[in-house]
Amino acid sequence: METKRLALEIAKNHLQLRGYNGFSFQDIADELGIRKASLHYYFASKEDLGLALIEDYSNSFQEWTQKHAELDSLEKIKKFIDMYSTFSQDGLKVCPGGVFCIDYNTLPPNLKKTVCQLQEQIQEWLTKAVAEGIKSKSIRPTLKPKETATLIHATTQGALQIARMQNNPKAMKSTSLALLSLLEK
Amino acid sequence: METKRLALEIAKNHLQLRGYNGFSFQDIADELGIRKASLHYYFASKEDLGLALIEDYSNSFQEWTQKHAELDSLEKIKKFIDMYSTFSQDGLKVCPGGVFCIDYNTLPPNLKKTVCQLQEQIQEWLTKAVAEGIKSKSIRPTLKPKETATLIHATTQGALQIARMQNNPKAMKSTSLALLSLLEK
DNA sequence: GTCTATAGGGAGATAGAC
DNA sequence: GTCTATCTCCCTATAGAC
Repeated sequence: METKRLALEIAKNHLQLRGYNGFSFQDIADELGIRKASLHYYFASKEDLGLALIEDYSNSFQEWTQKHAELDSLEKIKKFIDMYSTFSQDGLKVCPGGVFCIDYNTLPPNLKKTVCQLQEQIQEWLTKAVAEGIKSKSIRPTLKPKETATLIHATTQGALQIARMQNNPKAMKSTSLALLSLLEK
Repeated sequence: METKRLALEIAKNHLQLRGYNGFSFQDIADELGIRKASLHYYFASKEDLGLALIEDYSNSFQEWTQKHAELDSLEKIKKFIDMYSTFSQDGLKVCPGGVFCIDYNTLPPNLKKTVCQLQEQIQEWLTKAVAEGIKSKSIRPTLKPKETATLIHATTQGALQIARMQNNPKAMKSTSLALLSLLEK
């Protein structure tokens, strides 16, 4: 099972660096030092690998939210930005949501559905955090919680991508914090 | 030359719907009703096609800016959002910048460079528009022009992508206008 | 300009040996 | 679990006829 974990980690790197249609079983096998046919022992198809990737991201995010459950709402959002920012700092990666979105129309139906669920999971967490923030008067009530959550989500996702093109790993964080400064009360 | 134009239009659609690594010469040829080999008469390689695409986007944007040069700065930015919003309304397309960003690390060097130039072109136009807006006191001076431009750019790009996953062509515009409401004085 | 034919490579995937 | 061998399909790209 160790090999499966390693393969998933390698696949995550490739995904966030080159897109879903930008890497192959061969790439993973090479890095892992095994033959690509052997990978089919763990993942019957590339769709299966994709599903496993999403599940992994989803579980990581779930764990992450539990770890930060006790924080003040504004701090939660700052930590969220931090998490995304680590992608950028790790070789100018982008977030999985952005990747799967671009390749979305090339994905098999099951994968599409799962990708959407991951986006919703993040969206819902952000919405709750924002609603808390409005309640505790740390976030302006100008926009509705859901609207603000979408705005944060869109900005962080876009900022990761812009940062890559600008070859500037630090840009993502400052762009996102700029938005936050406008949202803070 | 008419065939070349048609091929470019078809390629643009595929690019914004399926990503750079998500379509092939075959796809364009099928839609055009010719053989894929014939496409190489117009575009020697896929890289060449990519370069032609970027050039086309860049020229279109250049024309677009000239058409809107006389507008008030805030109106300019609203029109910019409108333009991006038409992508979303046209089959949940995303912007070329977002597409090329995800596939960025799989691109040949020349294409990479050209993609970056397109991003800079947009960025510079936005920065000027924001600077004007701050001068004429229609935009808050809280953030620097360049910072605000990047924020708008990241948000509009991300909002297009989120809108696709939410299967909601109208979401892009409302998310972007939400940001604008925070920036307005 | 567009065609047929084809080269050459890489993709995902499977069968069966070890 | 991992291997070799192989299948099928699709990709970009080229040569040369029409």
